[in-house]
Amino acid sequence: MRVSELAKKANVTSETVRHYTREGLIVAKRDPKNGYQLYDETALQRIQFIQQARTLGFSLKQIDDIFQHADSGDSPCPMVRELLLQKVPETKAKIAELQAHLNTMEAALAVWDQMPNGTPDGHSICCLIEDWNHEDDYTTTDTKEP
Amino acid sequence: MRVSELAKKANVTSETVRHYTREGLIVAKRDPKNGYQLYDETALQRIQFIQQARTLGFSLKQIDDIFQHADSGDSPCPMVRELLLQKVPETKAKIAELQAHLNTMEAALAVWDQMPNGTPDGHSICCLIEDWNHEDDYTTTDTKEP
DNA sequence: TTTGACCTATGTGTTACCCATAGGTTTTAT
DNA sequence: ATAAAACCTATGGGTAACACATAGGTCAAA
Repeated sequence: MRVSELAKKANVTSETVRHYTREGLIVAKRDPKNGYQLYDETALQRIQFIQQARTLGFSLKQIDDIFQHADSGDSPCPMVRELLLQKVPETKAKIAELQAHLNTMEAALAVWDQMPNGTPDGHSICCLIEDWNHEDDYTTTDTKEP
Repeated sequence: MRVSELAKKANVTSETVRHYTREGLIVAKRDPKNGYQLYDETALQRIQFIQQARTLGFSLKQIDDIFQHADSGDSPCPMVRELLLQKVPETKAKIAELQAHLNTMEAALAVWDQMPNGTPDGHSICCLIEDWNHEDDYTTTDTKEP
């Protein structure tokens, strides 16, 4: 099949298919008549794999490494396992971070609703952010020199 | 103060300070003697604001917009409020997505541990990913033509 | 005075694509 | 049969938020 057919089947854009091809993540034969790229089912499977791995947070580079292993006959499983073991705490950390930000934002919006009138008095930058700065938990202890 | 002093106080790299300066997010005077960039406390406050806003998921462009509002005397608060109202559902969606991936990964690792011997038999690409493909919840309904 | 630490501007690399251009090909409609 | 629509090619540039390298000017201390 050609680019756009593969793209449709894999639910990605043709440009993405070409990108993966350029990067060597999928391979194509050439139609000798016109030079068009020709893909088989393997390419489709690989793209689906890539999409799965991408949503799990793997980079194209890492995915390529996995393919290299697989193509050279090694089982990529131990490698994927290691990558997953890395990724799990990273993901947990990201979730915690996002959740914290979400809390902050919702708190900010709540505070806003409680304000006497919609617009607070003239702050230098912005009321909310200034408040956030007060609950500053960064390592700014070395901020002032004696 | 100069670049590196500001960077240290704001807990960012000098390169980041220069980047923000180039982008106009913070302003600097020039030391007429040597052309060095000279910053004041406002720049520090702005960088701290930027860091806060960045962790909340705002882009530099949006942050710049906020500054533009503030600098032109308008209260940026209503704007920030709108941005927050946008950002909250986005953040929730991201959290849900990450959580789903986390579940998948942990499930995969659990399955792995239960496997008879560490290395599964020769799959075409990878045992785990193949399993994930089975529980395929993507819109691949149009994948096969009749 | 020379080393080391700092500063400058400019340009390139990163990630995973998207978009534009210019031009060849294939399919479809008239 | 032919022309228009739809598809393909390669190339090059753009995105976000910096990091890093280069080449060279400046300044503090030894």
